[in-house]
Formats: sequence, structure tokens, C-alpha cells
Amino acid sequence: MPRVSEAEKQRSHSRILDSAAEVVRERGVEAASLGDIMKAAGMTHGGFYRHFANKEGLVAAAIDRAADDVLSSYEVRRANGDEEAAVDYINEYLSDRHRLALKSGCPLAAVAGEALRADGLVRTATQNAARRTARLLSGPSNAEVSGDEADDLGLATLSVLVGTIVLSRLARDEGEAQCLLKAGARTINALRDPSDDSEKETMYHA
Amino acid sequence: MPRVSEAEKQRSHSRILDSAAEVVRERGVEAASLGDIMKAAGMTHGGFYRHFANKEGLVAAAIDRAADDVLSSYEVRRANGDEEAAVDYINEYLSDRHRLALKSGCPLAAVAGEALRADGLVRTATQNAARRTARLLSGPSNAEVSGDEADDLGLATLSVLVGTIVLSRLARDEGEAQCLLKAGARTINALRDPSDDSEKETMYHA
DNA sequence: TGTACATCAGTGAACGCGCGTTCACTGATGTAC
DNA sequence: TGTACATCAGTGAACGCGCGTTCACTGATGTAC
Repeated sequence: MPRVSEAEKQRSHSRILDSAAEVVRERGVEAASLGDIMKAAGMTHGGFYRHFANKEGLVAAAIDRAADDVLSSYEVRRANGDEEAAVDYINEYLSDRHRLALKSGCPLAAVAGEALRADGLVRTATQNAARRTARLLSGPSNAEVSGDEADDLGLATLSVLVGTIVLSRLARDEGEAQCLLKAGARTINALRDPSDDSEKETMYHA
Repeated sequence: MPRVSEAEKQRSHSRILDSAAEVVRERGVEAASLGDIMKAAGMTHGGFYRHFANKEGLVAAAIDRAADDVLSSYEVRRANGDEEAAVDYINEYLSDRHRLALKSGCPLAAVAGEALRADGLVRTATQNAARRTARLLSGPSNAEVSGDEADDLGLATLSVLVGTIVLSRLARDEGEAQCLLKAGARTINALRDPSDDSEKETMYHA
């Protein structure tokens, strides 16, 4: 069959990336084999190196792609001044749908545990995903609220989201999973809700 | 050299378990090889099967052991009515020492990301570690506070701890790591501090 | 517009490697008398 | 208390397996004339 047109090659490239973004999230970085990824992309393993330098390069690109998949639309909304973007992201994040959809969910929740031991491209890609997500979740900064404080809210929210979804996926039954998701939502309310009288509330009555 | 006395065998068993508890937390479940674990225990790989049925059995036992290492003393304090046990555990958990001590730290933070994809003994051992930790962190239940609500506080706190430490270990520099740890501490204060006026405060003025 | 040819995307066999596991072996341990 | 012997903890070579990676090959694509 080969060779194939340049347009076809780009489509192959996309299919490999999409496939990797799913398989890496579903199985984890190490357990995701190039053979499985290529098979899911409808190709054989030998063609892989026409598209990526090595597995590390693919995984890093796949994490970027996964982050795009889950974040882009919310980032656009927020950039357009939609103040509900973060809230909607949080609600989707703590949903049953997300808990059960490992392969199409947040890449941080799927690979952070491995990435913290990695270096090079995979670590960097995961750090970037964390930064983007924290930024999406950060509070508005203005005259009363420094950028640092706003960033802190993003990091705090992200920590709750990641910890909650990871533990809910580990839970031994549905009930425990539901408890965790609800507890996470309550924690984030305590963190972000203006009715909270902690120091952070000042961020929200601008 | 072989054979070796029964007492010596027990010591070997302990060394393997200790070694596994460290290597599994440091490298992760999959990346922790029996060869490395046995070498760190001062033995060769062939002797392993006199002690454990297979790698899965060792890893599960190692997670139990790691949970004992980090939890036991706090569990004893709490069982003896020491109300500071949970607070001390939280402070230790969100410390730089813990962030940098992956191999002697909380096994959940080290393996939860892998365990959520596992089944069998490894998943169960990790779930047990989560339950024990959540219980340690749960609020006191009494006439005013149901056991469920107390448990919820434990799960909520645990989610914050795990999410925070995982992300702080992934952080790209010291500053970001510090921000995360501090943000986690603040979140937990908002969750547990009596000065918080959210519904959960009632747990604390008994 | 055809023709000749270099390029290169994709195939599938092959590679070395490290893994978990098995096994024949050794010799001190524990036991039966 | 000694002696003879079965047990078995630990060794190190060997196993099959799946992995990431390499490579000779194919034949449609893209290009030069």
C-alpha cells in the first residue's frame, strides 16, 4: 500500500495522537504500549517513527493534546470574560461522567502520579497541563486581589479536584465514590463561595 | 550458604517487605522490579518465592506495611483520645519533609494513580490505606454529628492532602511547591476550623 | 501533458533488553532415633 | 548427647514474554524534465 499522500500522513499523525491521548490516560504512561496505540490508530507499530522521535515524544504530545481536549473550550470562554467557565469546569470535573471516563478525562488525574517521577518532556507536559488548569480555575485579580492570591485559589482548587477524582476512581463502591465527589464539591464551595467568611471571600465581591 | 534458620528467614521476610515498601513508593508499582527490591534487601531475586506468592502479593503487603509505617502512631494517639493526632498528621503531611520523602511517605500519594487501574490485592490494599487515613482524619461523631458527616470530613481532608502533595511533587520549582502546600493547608483550615461559618463548623464546638 | 525517477509513509520481521517466574542445586537447619 | 537424614532458605542460570526500537522492503506520491 505505501507510500501515502502528505494529507493522509497528517491524518495518520492525528489518529496516532488521539489514540495515544486515550490509551495513555486509560492505561497510564508506562503501561501504554506503542503497539496498542498504533493498533488503535489503525496502523502497525513500524510506522510510528515516521511521526515521533520516540515514545517519550509521543506521550508528551499526547498529554498536551489531552489537555487541549478538556481545557480549550473553557479557556476560550474565560478569555471572553465568561465568569462561569471555572464553575462549569469544576462541576463537570466532579461529575460521575468524568469519574467513569478516565480515557477522555483530565490528563492530570490520569498521569500526575507517574509524571512526578518522570523528567524531560513528559514531566514538562504534565506541569503545563497543571498550570493551564490552575490558571483556568484562578480567581480574578484586580486592585484588591493580587495576582498571587488569585493564582493560589487556582492551585488550591486544582488540588481538591485531582485528589477527589483520583480517590473516587479508587473507591471500593459507588457510595464511597459519590461521598468523595460530594465532599470535594463542598470543599471547593468553602474555598470559593462568597458566603464563606474566610480571608479568601474578598476575591468575589468585586 | 543456605539453608538459614527460621528466625533468619523472618528477618529476611521483614527486610524484603521494608525494601518493597520503599521501592514501590519511590518508583511506583510497575516500575518497582523484584530484582531491585531483593537487591535492596541484600538478597538475590531467586529467593523471593520462598516469601511471597508473586509480585502482586508483595506489592499489596508492601502497601499495607507503608500504611502502617505512616499511620500507626497517629492511630494509636487518636484511639487514646488525643484530639491533636489528626492535626499533627495533616501538618506533617503538608510539610517539605514529606514532599521530598516519597519513599517513606504516604503510600496513597505514591500509588493511588496506579492503583485506580489495578484490581485484586493491590487495589484492595490501597483502598484500605485510604480508609485508614480517612478514618484518622474524620471528625468526632456524637449526638449532633452523624457518623456519615464525620466520615465525610475525613474523605474531604484526605482528598485535599493527596491532591496537594502529588501536585507539589510535580511542581516545576520550589516556589510553586510551597504555594501548593500552603494552599492545601489553607483549604483544610477552611474545612476544619471552627471559625469557619459553613455547615461543617458544628462538628467542632461539641 | 507524459515520462522517468527519487522520496518516503507504512509494513512486518527482527533486535536486544529487562521483566516475572521457574528450577536444579547447595548446604545449614531442624528432627527422629 | 550423638548420629543420620529430610527439609527448605537462598543462589544463580535459564525460561518465555512484551516492550521500544531498527531495518529492509514496497509501491504510491511528488517532482524534474
